[in-house]
Amino acid sequence: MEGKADVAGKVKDLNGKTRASLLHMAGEVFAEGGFHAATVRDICRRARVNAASINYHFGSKGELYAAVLEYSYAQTLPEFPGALKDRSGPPGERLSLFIRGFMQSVLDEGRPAWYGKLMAREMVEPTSALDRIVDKAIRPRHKFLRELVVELLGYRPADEELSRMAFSIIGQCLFYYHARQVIARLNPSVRYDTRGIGRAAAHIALFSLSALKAISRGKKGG
Amino acid sequence: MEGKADVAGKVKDLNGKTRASLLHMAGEVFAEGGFHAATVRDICRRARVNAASINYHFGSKGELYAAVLEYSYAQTLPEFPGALKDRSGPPGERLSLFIRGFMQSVLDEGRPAWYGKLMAREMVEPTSALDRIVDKAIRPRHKFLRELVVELLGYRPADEELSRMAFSIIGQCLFYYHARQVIARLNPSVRYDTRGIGRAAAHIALFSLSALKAISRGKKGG
Amino acid sequence: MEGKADVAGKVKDLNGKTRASLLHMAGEVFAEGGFHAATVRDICRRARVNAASINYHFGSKGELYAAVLEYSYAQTLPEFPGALKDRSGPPGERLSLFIRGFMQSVLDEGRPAWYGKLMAREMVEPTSALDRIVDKAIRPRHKFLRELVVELLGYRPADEELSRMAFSIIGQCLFYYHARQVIARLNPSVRYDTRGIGRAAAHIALFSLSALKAISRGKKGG
Amino acid sequence: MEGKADVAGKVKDLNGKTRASLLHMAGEVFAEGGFHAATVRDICRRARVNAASINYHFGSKGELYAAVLEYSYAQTLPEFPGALKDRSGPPGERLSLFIRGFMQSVLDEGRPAWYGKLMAREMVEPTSALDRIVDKAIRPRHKFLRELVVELLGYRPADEELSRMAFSIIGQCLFYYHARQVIARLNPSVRYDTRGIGRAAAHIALFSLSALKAISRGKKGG
DNA sequence: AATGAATGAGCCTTCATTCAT
DNA sequence: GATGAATGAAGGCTCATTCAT
Repeated sequence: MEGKADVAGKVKDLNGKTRASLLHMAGEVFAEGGFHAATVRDICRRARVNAASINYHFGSKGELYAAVLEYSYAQTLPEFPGALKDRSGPPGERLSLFIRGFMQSVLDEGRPAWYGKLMAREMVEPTSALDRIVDKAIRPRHKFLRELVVELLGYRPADEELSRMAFSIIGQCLFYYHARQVIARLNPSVRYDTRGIGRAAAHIALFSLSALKAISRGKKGG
Repeated sequence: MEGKADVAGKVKDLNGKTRASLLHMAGEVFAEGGFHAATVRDICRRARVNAASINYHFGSKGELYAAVLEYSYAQTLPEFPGALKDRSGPPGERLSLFIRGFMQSVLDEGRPAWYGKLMAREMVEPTSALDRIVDKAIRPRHKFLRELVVELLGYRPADEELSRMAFSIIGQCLFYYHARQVIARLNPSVRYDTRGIGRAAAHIALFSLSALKAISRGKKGG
Repeated sequence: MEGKADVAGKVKDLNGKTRASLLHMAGEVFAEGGFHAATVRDICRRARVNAASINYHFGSKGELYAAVLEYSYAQTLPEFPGALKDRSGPPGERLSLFIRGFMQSVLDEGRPAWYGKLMAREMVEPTSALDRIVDKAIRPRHKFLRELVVELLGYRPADEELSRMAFSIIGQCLFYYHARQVIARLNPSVRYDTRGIGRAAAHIALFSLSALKAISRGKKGG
Repeated sequence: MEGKADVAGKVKDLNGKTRASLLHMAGEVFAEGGFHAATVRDICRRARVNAASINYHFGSKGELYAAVLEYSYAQTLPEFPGALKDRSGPPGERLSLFIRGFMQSVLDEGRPAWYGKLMAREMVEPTSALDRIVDKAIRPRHKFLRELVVELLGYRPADEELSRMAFSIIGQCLFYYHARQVIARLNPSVRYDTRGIGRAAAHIALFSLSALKAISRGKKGG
């Protein structure tokens, strides 16, 4: 019985091995250098499968990329709103949590660390998948940030101004990812381990909350 | 001897329509799609010269890219510190001016508008030219921003914290360049003409100055 | 023994929806675009079976093709000489009937209409199956035509000349199949429905009978 | 002087060598197996040039094919109407000449023997170049044949019937090309050397002229 | 100083086939 | 009896570079 179950399990693993391996390796490679710089040969070599496997399992390089992104949503979306919908804490703390979580998803060098990186890459070097990424991953976060900003300001600014607030916050975060090579040269003391990410997130939270507070005060006072 | 070398240098730099034309077209093409997406054939076609010209004049695609960057420094560096070294105005105004100037150099769609774009691109998609770019173009601006921040805070924070202040400001600016496709989808009302750039720069200046003022007050008050 | 073999043969031929479905779909696909343009994946997809089925049931794409042809002979041969051996009618009418029948088998767009098309295709784009096709399908028709020509002429010309007479008749017929795309451009009024086929066949019959009659008269008169 | 001229000539030859060699080899290969069966690698190997040459000189396999066809028109068109416009001889003789010329251009195994074969192939296995082929090469010949038929009949039949007369003649000719493998099996005594072509052409001329004469007589007599 | 011609490496994809179950 | 998974060979094409003049 157990033996049979094992065999069945193995079968399923073995059958799905190529596809899964491909999916993960592709995620890594795409996250490293973007869609265009990645080559199917490299992905297949690293996954130790035949170069034609991508075509068999996904149809084309582009569809593999789409599959990687879909997989990425499936991994991150369920957790995202759950942790953040909670409106129990004070809004400042929730913003800090969001910033920290976002930076970790983008910067964490852990193993399957490409969930956030793909999104960040797609911003800078968009492919035909951008529309879907915006709808599935970016817009929800943007909306979330906007609502938080309204709470923090104590009033709702004009639509465009409100968006710009969110851009200011997210722009600070992404800079640590996009410009990491430059940062390493400008200030080598900046680290990207968990503690380093924490310190960067703390700074951005402080900077942004200070700005929002001051703007709110100025608006109300003025 | 020295004179001759100078002459030769000048000759090499200025003479030869082919070389100059190549340099400008390459700048445009590199700024449009980055180093990897650019093809020597496309550059040569647009410059109306033979496809072998790049290798003849510059040795390789990579060396052409380096030459484009060097040319860009030669054009922008002389003006940059001159306009900004001026300490006559109040620091807040000087920060606004810097932000506006920086965003214009990165976002302006005018014809020879690739000086800033190349720098912005290199941050995200670094090539072997990055070290030189950092030294010649980025570090000066970074230092300039740091000093401005010190002035605005009224005290000098720890080195790393000070750098992060500069990162927060520049990160907001670059977001409008790097994420322009995403911004266009999230909020189509955001424009990239001169007025639109001005409004974005104004927001970033307000956001940043508010943050610095509030932090300064908190520090002093705490 | 013999009975068993028969049963096995029957089983192999008739049983197994997969095998039969494959055979018919392959016939259609091969008739549409020829052997090389056909892909096993397409055939299997249309037959709604696994892509490996062809190799499982037939060994290879080439053997499938051979099987399709064999099946085609088995369908057409029994009827062919039966209907035409009948020497009751006048030879001119029998030629008209042959031409019409031949053109219908080649041109009719009805569903299982690939019996004649495969033969016509194989003439132009021969595969290794050609020898067998010639022996099983083409030579009998060629012989039939030759005998009819002898009857019509009233004498038996030299072997080569007799063959050429048959070639002249069959060449007119095949032109409507092979050059159908060109015909559509040269004279769009030419149709390929049943009536159109009938008119083409009538013309070919008239043209050929006129030729044979005139030649016969010339020969006898000279 | 002479030496210089020689050098210049050589230069031009050498420069154009790859392109010309490619053009001729491609013509041969395309004529042998058609557009799809031909591979750029094979063409380049036979022309002893690099596999990328086709792309450099012609852009793509398809454009190479188009260039081969254009070259073929340039070779055959000038001679075609010249020899046949001559209305001095009796129409029967002119038809014999046309048939013989057409068959030679299609069947001759001489060196650059693919001019007519490409046209014949395109009829059976059309590509996107068919429209151009029809306009440039086929329609002129079709018209020529129609006019000759009118002369031979002594009256002008209905448009469609007239076209069918031309089809009957040209169909007999093409059969010797398209079905040559089958002919070789049915009647190995049929040869494809100059004499053999002459005998085939003579038979087709006799067959067709006999038919036209008989039809004309029937029409007038009826 | 400059160029047209040619090249080799590498890209993504398609295909008939084989493997393991 | 049948199939999903996987493979190796080959296809057309693009690219930066080099050669010969």
